[in-house]
Amino acid sequence: MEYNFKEIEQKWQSYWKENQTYKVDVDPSKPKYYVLDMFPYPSGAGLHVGHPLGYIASDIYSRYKRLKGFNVLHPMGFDAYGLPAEQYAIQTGQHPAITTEKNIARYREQLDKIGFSFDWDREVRTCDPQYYKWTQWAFIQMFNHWFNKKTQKAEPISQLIATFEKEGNLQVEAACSDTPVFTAEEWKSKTEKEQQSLLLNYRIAYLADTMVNWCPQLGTVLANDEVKDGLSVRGGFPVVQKNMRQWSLRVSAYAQRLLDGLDSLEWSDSLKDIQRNWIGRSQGADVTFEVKDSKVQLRIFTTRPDTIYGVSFMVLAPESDYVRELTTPEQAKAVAEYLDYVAKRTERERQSEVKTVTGVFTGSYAINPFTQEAIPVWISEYVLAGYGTGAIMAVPAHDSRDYAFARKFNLPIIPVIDNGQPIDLSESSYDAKEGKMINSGLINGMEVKEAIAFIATEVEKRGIGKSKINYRLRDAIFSRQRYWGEPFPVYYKEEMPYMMDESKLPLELPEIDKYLPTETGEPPLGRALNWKTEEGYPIELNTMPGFAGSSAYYLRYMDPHNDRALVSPEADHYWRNVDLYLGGAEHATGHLIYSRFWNMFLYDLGVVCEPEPFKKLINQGMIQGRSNFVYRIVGTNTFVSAGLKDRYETTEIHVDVNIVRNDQLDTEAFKKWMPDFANAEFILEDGKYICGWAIEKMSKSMFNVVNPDDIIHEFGADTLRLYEMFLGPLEAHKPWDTQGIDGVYKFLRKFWRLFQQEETFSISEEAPSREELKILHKTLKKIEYDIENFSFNTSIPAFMICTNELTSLKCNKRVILEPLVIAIAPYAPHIAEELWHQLGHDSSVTMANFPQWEEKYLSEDAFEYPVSFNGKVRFKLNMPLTATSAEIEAAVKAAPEAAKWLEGKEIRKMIIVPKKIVNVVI
RNA sequence: GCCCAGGUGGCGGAAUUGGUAGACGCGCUGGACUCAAAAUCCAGUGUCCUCAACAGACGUGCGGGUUCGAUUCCCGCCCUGGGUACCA
Repeated sequence: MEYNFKEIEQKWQSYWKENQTYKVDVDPSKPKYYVLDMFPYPSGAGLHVGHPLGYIASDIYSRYKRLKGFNVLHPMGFDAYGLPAEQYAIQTGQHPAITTEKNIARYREQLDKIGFSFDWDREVRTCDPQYYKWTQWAFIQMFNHWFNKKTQKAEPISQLIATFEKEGNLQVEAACSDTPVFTAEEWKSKTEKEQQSLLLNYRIAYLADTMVNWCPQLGTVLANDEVKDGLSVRGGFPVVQKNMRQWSLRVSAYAQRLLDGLDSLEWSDSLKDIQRNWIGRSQGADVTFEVKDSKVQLRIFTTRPDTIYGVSFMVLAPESDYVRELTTPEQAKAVAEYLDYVAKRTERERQSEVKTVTGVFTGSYAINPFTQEAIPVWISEYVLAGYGTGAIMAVPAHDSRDYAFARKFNLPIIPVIDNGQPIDLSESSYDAKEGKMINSGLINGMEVKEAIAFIATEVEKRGIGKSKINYRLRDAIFSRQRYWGEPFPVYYKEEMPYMMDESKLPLELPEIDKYLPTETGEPPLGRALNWKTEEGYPIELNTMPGFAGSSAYYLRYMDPHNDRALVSPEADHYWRNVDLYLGGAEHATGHLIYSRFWNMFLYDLGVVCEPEPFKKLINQGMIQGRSNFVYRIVGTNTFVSAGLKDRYETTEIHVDVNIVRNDQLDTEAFKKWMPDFANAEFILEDGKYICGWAIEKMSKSMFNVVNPDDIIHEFGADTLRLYEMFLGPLEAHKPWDTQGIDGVYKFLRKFWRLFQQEETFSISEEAPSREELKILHKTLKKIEYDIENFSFNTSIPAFMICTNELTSLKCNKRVILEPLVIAIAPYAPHIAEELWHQLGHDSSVTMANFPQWEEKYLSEDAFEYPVSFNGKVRFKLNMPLTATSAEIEAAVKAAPEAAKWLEGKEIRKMIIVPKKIVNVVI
């Protein structure tokens, strides 16, 4: 019987479905293991061959863990809210829910064909009201909590109010927006509206006027991670800064915990680094400068207090409040002109023209607290309003940006560090934190590091500043002016936001007639009829961003049908957190930060029992496309083969990779491919048309998309699974090239044939030979090692070698083959299931135990093992590694076992390799 | 600029972490089977020494170093990919 993958795969996929083979439940008798894939956004294009790479790897690991006796949670769902469905709705009027539903069905169909062991009973969809109920619920909790810096955790806002009523806010150390100090009496005398307004400064989910990334083309604001190089990540539209009243999440409060938590995680170093940089902790000091002839105190942040004697000017961010306070009447006009210039520049221009130095003098002078010198205060866009205090002390000798500014505006450059030889400041500043202080009064002669510490304490002693840690991480802007997202469970009374009662959740997304903003510029929800509470209060018109629904989905999988809690304590305490998480590295500064934040918040509330959501994380690489090209001679419909193209003037044209095989074009198929090419002519080489090729992103426009359905149709799902793993290391980016798939397919047929004799299934009950046992155990050891280390790519050669060796031994013994069927089951579950049943088992191979390899079958006795290979003979010999060749030669010759191998032969060369093995070339 | 990862045959990639570099697969060449093709099987395939065998030399981006021994460790460069970017 030939290996009929179609029949086998269909048969077992429906068997698994009918028997609910992969359904899991809490089972305290077994250890748990939670394997999670980043759930996909179901796009209209369907899956290409690159998408399932991570799913296949996680499926292999899940199946392996199951065979090792773990109770494995391996769920899948859909990140269903997103812009493409909404854009499509705007164009066609079709409700995004319909598009989304259709795309999910298509994804599901494609996924099912690959034979994954997902427990689909636990599927979640972020747009399902029963799911987003808990997204809204979490938001309400964030609104009702504040972050206490003393305890470093979230605490109920009701306790904060009690404190305000008792003693005001002087003693409160909160992660909060700028808030004036007030007493208990002052608090009590405030109106409800005033109190609510103040509380917003403390809440973890808060409404505030903030500078946001506004994307006019998308008609919405975006979070920092959704903007790259001044353009929106989705769509690539320009983004401008705009002050708007928006919801934000106080992610920055958790900056230190997000940073510290990384140490406990098994993530790649590069991913941890990305997060560390994004959080951007920097230790320094706030220092206050008096201003000459003014009551204003200019507070700045610096990480280099040691250079305070080198300050020759101060710089304010254009958006800083100090600008208004410090601009003198004489300079008012110049400053106004400059602010106008800055306002007109887009974020992109500001970023791309970093080298252009601009600025204006305010007219004011600050007093250096250490030298009492008056130093001019300038304004420049190189200082950012959102970081530190929005103002800096400039030390041009030791900061390259200050240096450029000083050069441009002819400001003094005072060196205060000497690194042994005189430093050269004619071309650039000296930024290194190394050397001895000079020109620096109190700290002359100190090492830089000493000086930093000294000035920091000195500043505190004098009461003009204090040590401070700044983080680059900003709060996450949480409003989107969009329709297709979770509605906020928020209504407004006297312009102040209030949360809906939890019993009213979910607040379902209303129907609207058009998916565009209203005529008055309100978000699409402004079109919803009766969008108000029973009492008649208006409901929030913004919706939540994409990361809202993906922040806690891993928790929902633990207990997906619970309508009383996000996750029950029982389910949470059993499944705890994700043991292995697989997904792309592009989520490093988005989802993976938000999710950790969200989880930490719920941890503070006692809702979840683990502070970190994802213990181990692997970033699978991207599968790139391999594009093919044809070369059209300019002005003709004649195409010249790649090898001859240099003789003509040609245009390179992408050609569909599906009509090219081994870079050879199917010219007939090409003529049919597009009407333009119907009467194409070809200049061939050696009778063939050879295409050019390049590695590019897999995309429709480059005609290099390979669909997994086509591969499965031709070779089967098991071959696809094996080949995707065989392609290269999981974490590497690698091009897809269908050419090589034959080798893997051949292997599966060979493996199948081990169980076949004269066209029928045939297995022998004979006892195995030592050699066969060795082949088996060698393979098992390798497979186990590979899976544990996620090097699935090297397992496949091990299976191939094993199969070849057993084939040449004509081995069809049960004791050898049965363990191999189990070992291959994680990789190729369909063929394994079929063979497992043919071997006489009634239950699924999933229920089997992974066979344990044993060292005793692998050991080689000394001298039992002269195997000849590549003209060499290998001996095992007790010799120190440092032995000379003469000593080894003598030892080899002296050993009686060696005699029969060396008889009459001359020893040409000997190489000692480890494990006391000597290679002898004869 | 700064941080991280990587550079191995015609191609994808191995090398169990300092021990026979190039496993395995693709491609290519030759052969067997076949009327033929497909499929299958066998052999060869890093480079150079004008062909082959024997032998040899050179070979893991480049230049040094440590070591009996380096793709692996150290120092200095070059290139590719990713992250980040006036973050004071």
